[in-house]
Amino acid sequence: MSTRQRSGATSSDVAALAGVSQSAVSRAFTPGSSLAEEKRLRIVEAAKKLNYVPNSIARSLTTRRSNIVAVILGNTANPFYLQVLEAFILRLQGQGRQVLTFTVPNGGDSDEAILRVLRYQVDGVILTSAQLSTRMVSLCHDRGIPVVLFNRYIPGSDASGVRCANAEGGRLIAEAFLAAGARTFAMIHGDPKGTTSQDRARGFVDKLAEAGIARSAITSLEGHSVYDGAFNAVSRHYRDGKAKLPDAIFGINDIMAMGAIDALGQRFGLKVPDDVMIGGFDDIAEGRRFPYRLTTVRQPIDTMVEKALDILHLDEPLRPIQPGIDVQVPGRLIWRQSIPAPRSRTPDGAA
Amino acid sequence: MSTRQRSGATSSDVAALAGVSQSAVSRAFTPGSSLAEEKRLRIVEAAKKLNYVPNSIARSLTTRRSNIVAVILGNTANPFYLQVLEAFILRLQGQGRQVLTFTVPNGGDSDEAILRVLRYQVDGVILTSAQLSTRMVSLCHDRGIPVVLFNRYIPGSDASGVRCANAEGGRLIAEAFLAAGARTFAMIHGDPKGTTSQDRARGFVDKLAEAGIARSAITSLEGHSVYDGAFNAVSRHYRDGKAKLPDAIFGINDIMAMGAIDALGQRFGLKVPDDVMIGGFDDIAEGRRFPYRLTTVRQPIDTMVEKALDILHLDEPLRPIQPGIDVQVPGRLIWRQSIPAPRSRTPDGAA
DNA sequence: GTGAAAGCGCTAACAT
DNA sequence: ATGTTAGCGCTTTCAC
Repeated sequence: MSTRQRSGATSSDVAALAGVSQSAVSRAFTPGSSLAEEKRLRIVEAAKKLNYVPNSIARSLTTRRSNIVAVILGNTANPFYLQVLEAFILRLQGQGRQVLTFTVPNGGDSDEAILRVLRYQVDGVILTSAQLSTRMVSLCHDRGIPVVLFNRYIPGSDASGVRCANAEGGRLIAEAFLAAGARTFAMIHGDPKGTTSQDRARGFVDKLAEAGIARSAITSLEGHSVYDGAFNAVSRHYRDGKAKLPDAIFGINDIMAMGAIDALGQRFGLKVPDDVMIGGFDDIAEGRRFPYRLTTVRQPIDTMVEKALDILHLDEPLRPIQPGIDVQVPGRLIWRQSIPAPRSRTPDGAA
Repeated sequence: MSTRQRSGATSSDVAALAGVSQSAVSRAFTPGSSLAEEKRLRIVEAAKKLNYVPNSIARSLTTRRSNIVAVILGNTANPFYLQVLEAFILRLQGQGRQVLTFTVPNGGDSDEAILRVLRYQVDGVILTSAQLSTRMVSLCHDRGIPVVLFNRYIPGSDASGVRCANAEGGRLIAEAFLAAGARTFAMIHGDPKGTTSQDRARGFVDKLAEAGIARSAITSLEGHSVYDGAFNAVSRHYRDGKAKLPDAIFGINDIMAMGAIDALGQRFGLKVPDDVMIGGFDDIAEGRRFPYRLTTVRQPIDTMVEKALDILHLDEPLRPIQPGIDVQVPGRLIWRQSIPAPRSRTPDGAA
């Protein structure tokens, strides 16, 4: 039956009860500030009695640091980015920081989200799988808020970012297909404007070209980064023998590779890898499992998250923001059963 | 090359440029406050010129409202709760509110998260699939911060909550199994301390009892709410014909039902529903798809999210917190292929 | 309708 | 080591 007015005890209340100054209370809750141990104890006790909790909002106002980091998510339909979100939350929580989470519609831009973020004086912004105008990046940087792009980059912008070595990853899948004897190919693209999809496709095509595969032997399908998109694209394109089935299909991400597998199986009764081989990208949990057992390129989420936070350097707020950092982390090919492994490889890609 | 010091223009800067008082600027950005239109325009223009963005932190300090809502997530391994998170974010974003996201280890309690939340003067707390001590609930309520539990309740606490009618859902699955002719059963439990799992199991067992099924004809397995848990439990329990296979298995949530299906298929070459029928709960996207095509109880996420926000009544902060509200939203049985449908039903549960 | 002034709860010099 | 003081950027009476 409590009313929504009261806001709990303040440091002054605690100070009064403990018989010290208000700043002493502040110090008692600021690690590393000088305060007699005896006094600190008395304060902590008084605080406990009053259920005092320091007000971070007030603190932020003076320190200009909120201990809040914004994470902006595009494409929440891809479990990979949810995994990424979780990794950020876990890490940041461990550092005593909070995560303000935003989502933007798939393919939409995050400018509006950024504007809201700015109001909250966040200490940093992480942008995942979403577009961002360079103007917004400057807006953040001008205020001393570092921005880091996750698996994305804006050519010609001074936004920093970390990403998987997507082109190289695309090459890895191409190599795997070639090693398994494939000669005709299809690939299912994600967001056509997204650099991630483009880079993976480019690496894939380049490697194939080096092996003497003509571009005309590679069909392009649009899957829009989602399961249904890939499912439908495959269903439509190969319906009634309308188009000849390739030896191998590269899903630019796992969720689309899964959609492709299901379309093949459900629509045409085709088995992977016996009838068609499939490669993916990301290594999401769903793809690791039976019945998919996807051969894929694993993105090392933890490493990428760590590097992203390094770029933010939240612990040294005074260090100037370094523009234009572009960290690439190599992916690793994980052999499972959606591509027949050459004899020299063992399943599950043990190193 | 910007430094991390500067914080952007303040309302005073804007006021100076526009030749008005600082409070006028404040009013210009507060909908519904009285200000001459001509003046407002001048202010907005000046603001734009300075890239002024109101500081919500400062605003919160005076208004005691942050426009931030905390969402605490347990069990992020279950895609269902990620979907719930997304639903909350979308809705709250639409109201101009931000979401502070926390995760707590599966089965752990959220008391620490709550303590952090209190510092930020959040306007409300949503707790999903995690434990919470009643002491923390009072702490929040004493400060006027409403708490709502999502799919969970704390018996004897005055925390409010919304949940799916879990027991009734369990009954629905039992009915489906019975209609399909099953006479022996297993169920895979989730978090044994969680009310959600308990309620679903109870409803399931009760309905079966009414149909004359002895409790001894129902095997209990522990799946710990996760895919692997269910996969392993099924693999172990039925290994080498150690135990006799039941006619039907109820996965207390979809992700475990999926684990069970895969264990059956991969370990024992068993087909669903031909050899064993399987029922789930939640209706997550992954379970809807081929090859699972899970018959399950759909939780109406949007309705539940809406009711949860109603309980928070964020728009009327002065209205006292109503303790002990317990909203139950009925689930709906969705027929797919993991339970053979009686003739009178059509697949995909068209109403 | 509009400005002046008093805080919101805290931190950070600055004294002592 | 500790108290005093001056803000942080905003909202909100209170006069006018």
